[in-house]
Amino acid sequence: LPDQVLSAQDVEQALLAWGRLLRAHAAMTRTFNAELQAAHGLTVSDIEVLKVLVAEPDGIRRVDLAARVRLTPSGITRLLEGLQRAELVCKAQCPGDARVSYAVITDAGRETLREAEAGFFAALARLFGERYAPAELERLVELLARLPGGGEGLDELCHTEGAAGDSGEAPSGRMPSRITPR
Amino acid sequence: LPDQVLSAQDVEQALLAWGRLLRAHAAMTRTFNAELQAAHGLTVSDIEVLKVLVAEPDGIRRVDLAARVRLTPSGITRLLEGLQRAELVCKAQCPGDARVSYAVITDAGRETLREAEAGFFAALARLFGERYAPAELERLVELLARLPGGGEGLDELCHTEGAAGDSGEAPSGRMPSRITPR
DNA sequence: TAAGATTGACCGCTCAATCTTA
DNA sequence: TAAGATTGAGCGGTCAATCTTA
Repeated sequence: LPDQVLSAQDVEQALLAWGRLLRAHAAMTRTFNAELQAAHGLTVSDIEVLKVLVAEPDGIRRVDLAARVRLTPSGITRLLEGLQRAELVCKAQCPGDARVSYAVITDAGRETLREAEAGFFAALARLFGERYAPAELERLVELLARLPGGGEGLDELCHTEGAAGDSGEAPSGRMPSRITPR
Repeated sequence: LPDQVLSAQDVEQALLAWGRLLRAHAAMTRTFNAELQAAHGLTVSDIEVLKVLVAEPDGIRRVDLAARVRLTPSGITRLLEGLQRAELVCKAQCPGDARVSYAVITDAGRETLREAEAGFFAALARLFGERYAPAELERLVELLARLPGGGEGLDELCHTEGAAGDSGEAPSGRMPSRITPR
């Protein structure tokens, strides 16, 4: 019994959850990015990265950092470019392996993060606090943790076309009908 | 609920929820975008837009469409450019007001959406179905609905500058002007 | 004056290709 | 060969400015 039957209600609920996740993310990231940018010249992703870096005082390999915040290696390079230009982060080499380089937060980075966190974390706590009782928030955290992206690595990103009987896709030979070069 | 004192635990839990939301969004959109792009030349946002358009057979004002999917007006223009080039969507003018133009899904758009939905919705239902019992999923939907982005308009996006921003939304019953306001 | 739509400049991020070192 | 990091090209999206019409 490889695949299960998907009832219309299953699809309906999944679709609802997905839509709400998308819209919540869009609304919240836009708001917070605007606030953070205006107040400290940072983005939401910058904060996420700096948060990882303060917890790793000896630095962290860029590829591992990428996995933690769900960016690609090139995405991390680009993001760190900005933080390095702002002197919030610096590079360090690995003595034993010249291929790897570490990202290390600077004192200025720690200070800037501390300042930015004050307002940002308060806004976040207020936003959630206004909407959820403590037990509800705990429940939300637990439920969200089951979604992809919850682990440490990014293995789960490599997602194979699973279940048999997947409609819309002939298994052999059929080239994906690419609609337009966008 | 006026303002309350923010305990360290409040902040902690809010931060956890925020982080999980960010990572779940990053992981899932990347996966689904890759699948949709390969199979049908579409993106997650394209699907969201087409879904709105099939439910509005007479078309919808671009500004209202933007609010629905949480994009800015220019974002909608850009996204529709692609869909129009692929002939999945076409433009229509409002007879009573030459400023507004409507986005209308084409037959090809309906067909492509139908094809793409088959696999995409199944993948979505499978993803959620593997992780949640029906009651849990229902709970997740309800909890997510309380976050910003849950309403119909984008009033909550317009966010005034200043330290203590009010993130309270007023979903309110502002009727989106349907066709021919006259 | 204001509302709707678009454009130009730019940012964040991805993929594919490349370079370097193991 | 493979792993880590970067680069070039390009997409998806934002903001600010502009154009047109009410």
